[in-house]
Amino acid sequence: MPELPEVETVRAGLLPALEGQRIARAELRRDGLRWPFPPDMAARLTGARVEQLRRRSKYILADLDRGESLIIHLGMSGRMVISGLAGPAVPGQFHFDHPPVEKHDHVLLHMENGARVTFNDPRRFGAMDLCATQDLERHPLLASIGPEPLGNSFHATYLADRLSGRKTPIKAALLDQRIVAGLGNIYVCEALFRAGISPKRAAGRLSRARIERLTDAIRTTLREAIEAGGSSLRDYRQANGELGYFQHSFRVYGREGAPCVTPGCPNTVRRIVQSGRSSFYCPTCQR
DNA sequence: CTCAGCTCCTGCGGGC
DNA sequence: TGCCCGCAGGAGCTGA
Repeated sequence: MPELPEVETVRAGLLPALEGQRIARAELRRDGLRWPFPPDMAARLTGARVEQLRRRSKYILADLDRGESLIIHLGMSGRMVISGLAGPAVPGQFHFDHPPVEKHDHVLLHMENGARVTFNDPRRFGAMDLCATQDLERHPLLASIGPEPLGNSFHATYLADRLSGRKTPIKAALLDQRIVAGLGNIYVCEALFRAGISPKRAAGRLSRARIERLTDAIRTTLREAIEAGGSSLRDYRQANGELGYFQHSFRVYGREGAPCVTPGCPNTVRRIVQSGRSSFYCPTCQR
């Protein structure tokens, strides 16, 4: 569920609680998530100051003042909940007491500023690891990830080169994090609709013009979703400090059987299964 | 190298 | 009302 825009929104929401702040105590309530936590993770976090919070693909990276970075992945069901932060950082927000610890609260960061950041992940597909900051780009989880879709190195020429000769459906190619970072099932469906490209189309059989349309569609789709997340952070009085979940309106995702949103299009949104996942598309608008 | 299928995990919703 | 089943999906892994 959390794809690049949601992770970016979570990162932005965590800034007032974490950036520039020191971790008074890290509390691990189990030994790991998808993988075991690294040795002595609690001790390596305790007392560290978060210098910078960054995002790479769907990962949040917290650079610590000890030369290490905390790598966070939300997986499918991971959530961050902020509590206890009173102060001027975000007026009107995050003024609440610490709620009781809940089931699936796996990691708690007790900050010196009084904030508590709780990582909750029922399905435990999420991950946390520690890595020397200078070695991050060689970390196994990050080493083979493709370019950021909103960055300068993601463009039609690059994408055409990576798709060339590939017979796999464009849907599967865009989900491949080695080709482009940060896309998941939802935004791939949305970007393909916006580009007018069928999810079944062979990746290597897209014209240059359509690849250009696709890169534009990917960027626009992500930018709009990030903007929607940002305004949800600004406007919504968060009752419980939970970050990253906000109302989205999707054009095709989850709309099986509903009318296509294209003005004048008589068709309805279809759902097919590709490599075990649902693809939503309009057979008239996407070819 | 490419690609399809399997797997981890829990909560939720549909069907009976 | 309660139970069972299937589904959701990020991404590493395996095997063809």
